Amino acid sequence: MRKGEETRAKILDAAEISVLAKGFAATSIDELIAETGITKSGFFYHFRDKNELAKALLERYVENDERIYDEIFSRARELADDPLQAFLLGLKLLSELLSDLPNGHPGCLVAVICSHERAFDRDIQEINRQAALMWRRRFGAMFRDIMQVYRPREPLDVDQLADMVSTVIEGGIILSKALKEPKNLPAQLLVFRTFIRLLFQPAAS
Amino acid sequence: MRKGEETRAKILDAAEISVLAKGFAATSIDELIAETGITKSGFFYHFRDKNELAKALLERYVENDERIYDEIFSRARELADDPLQAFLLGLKLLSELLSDLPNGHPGCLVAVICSHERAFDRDIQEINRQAALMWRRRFGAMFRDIMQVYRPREPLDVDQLADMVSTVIEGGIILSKALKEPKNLPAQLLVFRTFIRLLFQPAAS
DNA sequence: GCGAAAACTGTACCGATGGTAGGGAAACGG
DNA sequence: CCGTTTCCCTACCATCGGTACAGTTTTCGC
Repeated sequence: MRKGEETRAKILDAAEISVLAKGFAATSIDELIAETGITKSGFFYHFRDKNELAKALLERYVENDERIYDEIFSRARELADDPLQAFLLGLKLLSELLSDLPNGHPGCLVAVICSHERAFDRDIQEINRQAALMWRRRFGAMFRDIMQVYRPREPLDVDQLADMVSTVIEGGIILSKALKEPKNLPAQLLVFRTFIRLLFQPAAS
Repeated sequence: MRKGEETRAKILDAAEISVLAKGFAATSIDELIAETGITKSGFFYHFRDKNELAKALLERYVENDERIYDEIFSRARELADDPLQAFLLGLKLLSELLSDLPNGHPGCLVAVICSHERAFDRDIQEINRQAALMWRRRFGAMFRDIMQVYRPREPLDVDQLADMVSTVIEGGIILSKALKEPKNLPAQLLVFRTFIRLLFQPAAS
């Protein structure tokens, strides 16, 4: 019903913040129920165990992630006719969005799960894998569109190029955190943007 | 003395494997002492608490990491006179090294710490930050050498370019794990290598 | 407004885990 | 052979994930 989903969402909200800050294992159920204002029984009414919490958390995170990418790149597609220009614009919009986060990117749940790998069951690892594959498909489609118009100066595998987008984002998040320089992630995205521009730049005449 | 360091190293060995596989919190002291063949008291003789284990673990990891980079890129420097060719060769050697790991890269401790951020004290976060800064200095110096000989086709900040190496490696590790495609990381490194080659390619005449 | 289902609360308990305390005992080094 | 290092043993504590289950309040459809 309505109320139940609301409580569930509040638990997930609290969990997401804590998990991204401290990791999954360090996020205690006691802490979550204190934050949400329910009891332990209430928690276990919504989630059979912590693993199910992780699953719900990851599913919600991935969906939200996809929504953000949808918005940004469809907006970019509206503003630019050319597929290359649209992609470059999308990267810039994404970079600006990340730059506007006051404390930097809070962290990616997919990466957190990867760092915990063997602590989670197959279900969760499969969700993670599917998320990465969706990114590959999304950006792969964009690069294919681009390649219908532009010839890359160097032959590159489309999937690997698509994966590079995720690689830069995930790596950028980590480096930003390690360095405590929130602007690092948006900056890295713009460096990558330059690479893409270079790759599809028509050979100087 | 000798014996003590040996035991300490055995603990760290077991801890590193487990932490990279399951995360830090999921790595129990009981498990480590079982693996090492000592008792709980023995463990706490070597490490005051788990946080000190993490610190020692990270310090050792970072040192080892630096050693590997030293070896690879000094070898590359021996084989190629030109700084750009040396760097490109180094990336290739690194890619091959990573490709030869049967189960893929086991994971980067720096990234694990980042995913656990607030669970660790300032000391550890500072070691992490210094590690990332050392990478920046290392690769930054290489790019500076390159730029004494080659002009980049696009103006790029040297530090950001240097950070991109770490970004691709860290991001590649995560993506490889998420996708369960160990070859992804070496492949991403080679894509990055192509970008660098493009960046410093003399303009077509 | 009523009944049933949904959404909780309360209490009591269990095993594993991180950590503490302190009294030893081998092993090793000088 | 003496002292330091390097451990072992026992006992104990708080926290945490999780179970069990009975009871209570809220909410919703009708």
